[in-house]
Amino acid sequence: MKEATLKQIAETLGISITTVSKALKNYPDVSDKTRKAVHDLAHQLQYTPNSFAVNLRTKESKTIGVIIPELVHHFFSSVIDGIVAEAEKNGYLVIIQQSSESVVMEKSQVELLLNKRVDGIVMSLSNESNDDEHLKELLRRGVPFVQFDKISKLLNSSKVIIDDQKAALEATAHLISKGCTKIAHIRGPVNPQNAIDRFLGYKKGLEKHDIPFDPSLVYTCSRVSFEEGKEFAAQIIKDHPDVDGIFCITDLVAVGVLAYFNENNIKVPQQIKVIGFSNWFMSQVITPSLSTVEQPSYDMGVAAFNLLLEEMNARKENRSMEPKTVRLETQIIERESTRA
Amino acid sequence: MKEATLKQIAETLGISITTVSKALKNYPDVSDKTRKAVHDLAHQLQYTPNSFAVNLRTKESKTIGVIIPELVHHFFSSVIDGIVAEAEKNGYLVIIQQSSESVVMEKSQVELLLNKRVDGIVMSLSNESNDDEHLKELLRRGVPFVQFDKISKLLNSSKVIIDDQKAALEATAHLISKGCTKIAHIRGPVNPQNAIDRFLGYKKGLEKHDIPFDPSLVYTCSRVSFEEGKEFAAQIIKDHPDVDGIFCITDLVAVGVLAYFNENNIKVPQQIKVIGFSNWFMSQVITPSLSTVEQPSYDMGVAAFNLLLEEMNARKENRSMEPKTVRLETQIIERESTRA
DNA sequence: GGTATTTTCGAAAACGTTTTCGGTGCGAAA
DNA sequence: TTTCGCACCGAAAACGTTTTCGAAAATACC
Repeated sequence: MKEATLKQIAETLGISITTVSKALKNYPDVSDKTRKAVHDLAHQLQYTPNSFAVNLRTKESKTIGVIIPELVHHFFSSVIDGIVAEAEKNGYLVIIQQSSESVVMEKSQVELLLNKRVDGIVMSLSNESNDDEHLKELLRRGVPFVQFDKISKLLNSSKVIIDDQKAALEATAHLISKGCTKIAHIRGPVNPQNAIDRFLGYKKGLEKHDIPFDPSLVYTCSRVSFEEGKEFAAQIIKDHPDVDGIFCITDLVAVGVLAYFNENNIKVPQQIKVIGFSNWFMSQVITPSLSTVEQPSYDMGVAAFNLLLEEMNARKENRSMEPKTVRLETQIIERESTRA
Repeated sequence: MKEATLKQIAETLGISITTVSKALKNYPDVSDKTRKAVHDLAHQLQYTPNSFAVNLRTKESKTIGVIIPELVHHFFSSVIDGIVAEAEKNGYLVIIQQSSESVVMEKSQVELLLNKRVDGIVMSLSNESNDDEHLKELLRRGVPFVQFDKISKLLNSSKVIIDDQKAALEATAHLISKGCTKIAHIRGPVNPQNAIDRFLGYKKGLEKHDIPFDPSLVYTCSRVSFEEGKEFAAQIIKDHPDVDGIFCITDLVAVGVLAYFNENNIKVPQQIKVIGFSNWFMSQVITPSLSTVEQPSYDMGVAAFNLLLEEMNARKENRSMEPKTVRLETQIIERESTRA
């Protein structure tokens, strides 16, 4: 009871392998009669083409690779959700790899995927990434490649991103519109591009509404954790008791801030308003519920795959393609933590 | 600038393809001199075997498939984390598929993975699954296959599970040990095995401590959502104002319960204690923090892969293997919501 | 009936590897 | 000198498909 092959079908039907292959792919140069006979038998034998052979012959694997820092992260798992769904629609399979925020890993993953001859790669950089030799190598080899979220600006590849600066500006403006006049910012680590951009957006937001920028109101995360949120909340209250708004790099940190305020009986939003970033699920569930910036993670996955598909098609037809950048819209979500 | 092949190496070295292949795999019947020459040149040309050809020849893909109901779920993404990590150690790649809780999807995913000739499949059933024809087909074909979490008991495959009954019993006993005497249970849907088992554990827990079981204290979820938690919390207070403990099918529901109590000024844990299941991240972050049952999700992934590996090896050597069941330990995590 | 055209088919090469089996050449044993 | 064993190498088949190109058969046209 082995897998059916073209050869088997050909032999039992007394025709050549060539004809069977053509019949199955509905080539014009095969008569309706034989085409039907082949289809029927193939169906009966549950014939499915051996993908190894197809791959070897066509040099396509119909498989793409995805490398992300951490799978267990609402944002990333929902991006992958989008990628997998869109890939499936187009007959592609998705191989997942985790860099665990390490560049060394990242490199070996890329190697592995190339050995597997995936048709393309989509990837979000690890925090550690500064060396991008392995990525340049991808471009040099002409491997279809798109970056999303944590990207390297210098790399001339297709990208899917949000406008972090604009989103941060809007978040800051939102706090101001709710009456805040002294706003602190808990920012992300120094290296990643999106931490930088969100900080700049915060600064611009203040300036736009004629609030002077005060560097002492900016606190820098290293681990971007719940605990850091709590620590910085305490610090902020100690340093600047009159702060009435906080913009946090991400919801996780904001939730830490809220936890500290809850424990110390500081009223949110009455005394101080808080806004996060990314719209994690828990933000709508916590008390008070957390205002935040919605990042269209699923759509980012969809967009990333489609961009990759364009590149893969271009490569198949030996066209070169100018890398594109897709920038998706974000949206302020108002909840209790910033009610006026 | 194409990929290097055995043929190229053979030609530039003036030897046969066979010898090159053997040299690279360190066969004994090739002299040290040629072996070294081949290795050097291969390294220099960055030779990597074409996996399509290898697969075709060896009939192995060194790739496994994973089918889960939802990727965007802390439990599942961390199981996958475990699978991917363990697979990588053993040189396997992982293809992820989502059934989105639909049996039809589930079937087509299985098809797809079989067409791709994955070496094995690990899978958690969708809630909808009652028809397991497609799974039996897997066993019939001898495809290495392991189930985890939501399993079909009737199917004679390897499995990785927790002891839901025991865990639920312990959770109930925990509430009792904290002084609860009237304990409600918000249970999962009627079909899935783990919902049934947790309900039975709850019942046994009561009986063990001589608390009579009262069916009117059991509430049945359909969507297992945050909102349902809130609704049932209200209902419970209305039906039984003297309830002093609630055991919830999962943390998400428990968090809904806590939210309702927070909004209505019902003190947890003073007036009523709450325990969840699964130890989602948000449980430690919410106020009051939620006691729960830790499910070793990452380890389940590791165990699932290792079981699969055993089956794959058995198949390679044409041994048949008796399916095994791995049962992992759970652990009560005490937090504020059940403090005495 | 002969020629031109269309329809239908198949031989064969190619993709890159792995492995079996046999063949050299050479030194040692008889 | 012959024979045997050993170390080293290579020819060739096989995995299952796709596609090119030419051939044969059937049909059309004059």
